[in-house]
Amino acid sequence: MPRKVDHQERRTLIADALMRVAAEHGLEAVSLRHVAAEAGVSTGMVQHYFRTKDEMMTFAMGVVRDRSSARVSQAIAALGPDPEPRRLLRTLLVNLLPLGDESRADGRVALAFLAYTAVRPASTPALREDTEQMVGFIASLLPGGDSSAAAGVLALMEGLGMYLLGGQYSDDRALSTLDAHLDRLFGAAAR
Amino acid sequence: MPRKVDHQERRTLIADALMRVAAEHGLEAVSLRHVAAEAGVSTGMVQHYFRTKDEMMTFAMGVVRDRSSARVSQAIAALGPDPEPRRLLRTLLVNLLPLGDESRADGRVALAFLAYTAVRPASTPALREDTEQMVGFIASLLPGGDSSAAAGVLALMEGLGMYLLGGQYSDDRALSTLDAHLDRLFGAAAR
DNA sequence: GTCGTTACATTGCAGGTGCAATGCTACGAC
DNA sequence: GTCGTAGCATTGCACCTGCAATGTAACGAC
Repeated sequence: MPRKVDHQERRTLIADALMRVAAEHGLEAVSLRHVAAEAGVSTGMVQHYFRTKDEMMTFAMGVVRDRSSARVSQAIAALGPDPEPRRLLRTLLVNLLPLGDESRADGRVALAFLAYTAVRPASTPALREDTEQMVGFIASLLPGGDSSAAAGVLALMEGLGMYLLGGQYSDDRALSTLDAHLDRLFGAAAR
Repeated sequence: MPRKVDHQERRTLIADALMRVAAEHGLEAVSLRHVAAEAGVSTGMVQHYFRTKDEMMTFAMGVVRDRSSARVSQAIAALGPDPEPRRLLRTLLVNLLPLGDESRADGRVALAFLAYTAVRPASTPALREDTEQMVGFIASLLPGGDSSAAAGVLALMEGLGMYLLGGQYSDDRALSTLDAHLDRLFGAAAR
């Protein structure tokens, strides 16, 4: 077996370039050549690691998803053992929101992918499952395990994300809106 | 003055074709030729009514926006004079949600446009103003005029819309989630 | 009538696209 | 050593893109 390189590493390197292009110029600017140029490699190399453009896109989507979930679980782990439910939930949500410039860029990419896959419903089942799991987990944190309320928090968070990306809400406003909602769910007592 | 045709009508005819293409194959499939073919006209005609592709896109976005706001005000007008605040608010929100197949197609287009403009922040101020006005109006309907709660309802609705488009929430679930939230805001008493 | 303007249709072009094909090079098994 | 294969680079191609240019036909003012 000749010349060995880390496949996964190369692929994520390319995916990173893709995300940079998408964040700056939108998904429609993502082409083999653009991505290759952004990554500082030849188009041939990109083709070597992804036989088709769609394969590249799919992989990049996976990277976005993994990064986000990694950020969340790291932030949650930092809370230490047995955190209060409200604190845990808030940490979860805050880390899913596109707050700050870097995170906002990620969010833009995610949004672009969402619009992209809205037409190609291939990945819908996976999305559905993810969401369902989320709802279940959130419900377990809420007083009474109210799963309808859980679906609400999640949707609220998603909407706040949209408005953050669209520039309609500021970071502060999104956070205070979120906290007001948590007050309502947990009873305004502890804040 | 020679040959008279209704400019606005032709333009919306083309915009409709564009929306059909976008709803089915995504925004990146929108090209002069595709739209022209979908509309059953020549590309020359499309060019006649829109000097540039971007002009066409912008116009189509306006159509989407106008349609949606027209649907809402019509539904509200149908409530008759002096409706109760909660009923009014619910009508407003429900008509903004992509419920049902037709409305969902519109929603997909709107989402695509959102991702499209997320990179070209030209139209951000208009969006901002729209949202702000909405928040103000909703706050005026809520007990206590709570504008933080108003921002929450709006974001919740947006998030529900996203999950409807993504296929994560069913129509029923979105509606019951919305109602549960309204219960919380108005006090669970009247439903 | 004629004439100017509008409403289109057709054609052409420079540039970009995904992708296949081919070629070269460096490494590792044997 | 040599040979096969992985890792890349280059090139070429058919297709599509937005857009400009040019043509033609219909209609109204005069």
